[in-house]
Amino acid sequence: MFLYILFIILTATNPSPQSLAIFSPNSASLFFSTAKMSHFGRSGPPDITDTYSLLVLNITFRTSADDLFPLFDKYGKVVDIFIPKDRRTGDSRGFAFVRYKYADEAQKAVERLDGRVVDGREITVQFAKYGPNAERIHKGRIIESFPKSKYRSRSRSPRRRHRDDHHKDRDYRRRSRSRSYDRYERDRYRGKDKDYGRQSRSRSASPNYSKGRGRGRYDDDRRSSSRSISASPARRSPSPRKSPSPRKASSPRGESPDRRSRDGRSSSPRSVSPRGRPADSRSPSPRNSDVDE
DNA sequence: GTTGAGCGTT
Repeated sequence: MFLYILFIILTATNPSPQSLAIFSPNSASLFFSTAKMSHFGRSGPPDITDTYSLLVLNITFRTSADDLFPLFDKYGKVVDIFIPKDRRTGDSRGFAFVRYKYADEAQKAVERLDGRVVDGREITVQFAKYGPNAERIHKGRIIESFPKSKYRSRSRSPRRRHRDDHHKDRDYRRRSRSRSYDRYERDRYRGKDKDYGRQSRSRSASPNYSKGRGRGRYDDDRRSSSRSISASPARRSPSPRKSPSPRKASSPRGESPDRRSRDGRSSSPRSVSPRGRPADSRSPSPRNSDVDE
């Protein structure tokens, strides 16, 4: 018995490669994991030193790194392939990063694969302009790897400066992101609360709103949420009066669960009645009308 | 099941 325990301890303390291999028949994933290939396992960014990153745009949302690996590997030594995925949905965002070991190979890949049709869509291959930490990189090469503490302040300054410098790009980027997220969220909303989402969407009587949304996603969401919650009951009160049967028989009681569902995911139920007048939310609409108009 | 400007992960 003791011998058995001792054996277990010894085995645990001295794991041999063979045992590892035995325990993990899938050596491919193990190798990739050991090689810190962020393209399969989530080992994070491997060694980004002396690597040339290529940005692959316009790829299909279904194209995975496995599909790109052979294509890019043909033109050089691919160190890593990474496809950013959506935080919530986990779907591809439509672009990938391919890191080569040598610049000439990367250049050749850019020349050869740029404009190539992959999965029925013309991809765009070009050198990455920003590093993993939004740092400026030259020809896809990371100029400064993560420096030490003393160079740290220096690295941060230019990074933020760059981001702020590209205010237009930043806005575009944020807008793009927000649009993507909004798109997904919208789909989600529509998928879950079909009628509700449509109705909420139908209140698009504020075209300027879509314009002014470029400021920020969070603010927009927050405003939208709070506004929806405080506006929904107030708005929907007069709505039925004007149009007695807009949603026909969607589900009279369905609005309760829907609303609660939204509250549960967006804000607390107390937000619904900040003034403490949830039932008689008909009169309190000075802010609402102000917002709408 | 859909969409399409852009720059990244434990």
